Amino acid sequence: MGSKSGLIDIVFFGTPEIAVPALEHFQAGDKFNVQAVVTQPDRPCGRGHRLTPSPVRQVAAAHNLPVFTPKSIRKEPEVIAALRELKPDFFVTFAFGQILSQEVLDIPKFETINLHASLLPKYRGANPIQRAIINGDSKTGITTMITALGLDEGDICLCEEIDIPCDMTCLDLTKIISEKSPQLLEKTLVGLYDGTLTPTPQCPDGVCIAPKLQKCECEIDWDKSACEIHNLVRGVCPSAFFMHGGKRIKVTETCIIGDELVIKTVKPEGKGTMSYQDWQRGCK
RNA sequence: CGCGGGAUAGAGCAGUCUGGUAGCUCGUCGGGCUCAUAACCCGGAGGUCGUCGGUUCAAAUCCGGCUCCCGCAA
Repeated sequence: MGSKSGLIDIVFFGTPEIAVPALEHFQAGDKFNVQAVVTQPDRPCGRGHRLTPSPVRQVAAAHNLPVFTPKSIRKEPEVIAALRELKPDFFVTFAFGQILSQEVLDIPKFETINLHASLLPKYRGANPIQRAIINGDSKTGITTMITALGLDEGDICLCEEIDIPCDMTCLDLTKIISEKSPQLLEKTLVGLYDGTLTPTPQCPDGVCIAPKLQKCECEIDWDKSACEIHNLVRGVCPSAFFMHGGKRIKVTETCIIGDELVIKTVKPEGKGTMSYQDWQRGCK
């Protein structure tokens, strides 16, 4: 049982912006007690390489939550011991960015739960959101699972479908997933806690991997179809691009009119976003 | 002090190296042509050249300080 009357004790593992609403939800509600937060160490970041705490760490700090920032959680016995000492009910991981060891997975009284941004077993791996859009899918979703050692292979708890309109960008989709994640996580934890939810193994059919996006994949191949290019432009974060005069020109917005690809806005290296017509005007 | 690009009319740019009348493509306004037009022709308005200082007879241009915007990388 939780240390405070009836609360579910959790430790939250997460790093980027997408995980922030989930942490804030757990922190703000009256069902959970966030005992600690585990996130990636501060990194040199942005122009000037200032050492910057992760978004999750900033939120944790704002709420005065205990924070651990192991370089590699598997290799830091002190952190593992400290987490064990908390006697948590659950670990919750969402875009943490490190692989946990079995030793860590076994710490909570109940389970270690992970939220993955796809409908598993589709798009296991690093970039499920972007892959779904790049591939032109009209539907994706989020899935909670029992975290296992294999890459996103754990038993499924709950999932929720999300439609992808043909003009949705990966930023839009990321935001939606970010906003939907707290509820699904809460339902999952409460269900497991009550014993009303039974995880089911993933169906071996339909497994596919969403590998990390390589830089070269973000360069636009004009030989591809209008649709493929449009999907790339909206699916890649930060941006698909092409080279022109030795400079990188990001394509920030396109649409499809008829069968034609229409480039609406671009962002040349060193400049701000501008309409495609404006860019061409300055090019001549 | 991680590397780099940029600031000139409402927009996008050239001009800066080599100091000497503020230029281009658009937009806008007026006029013309046309059945008509986002097309074409003529004309107009709109700039303290990011900011502060220095050099000079003379600075968008050369030198120095500052502010703001952005790309890479992580």
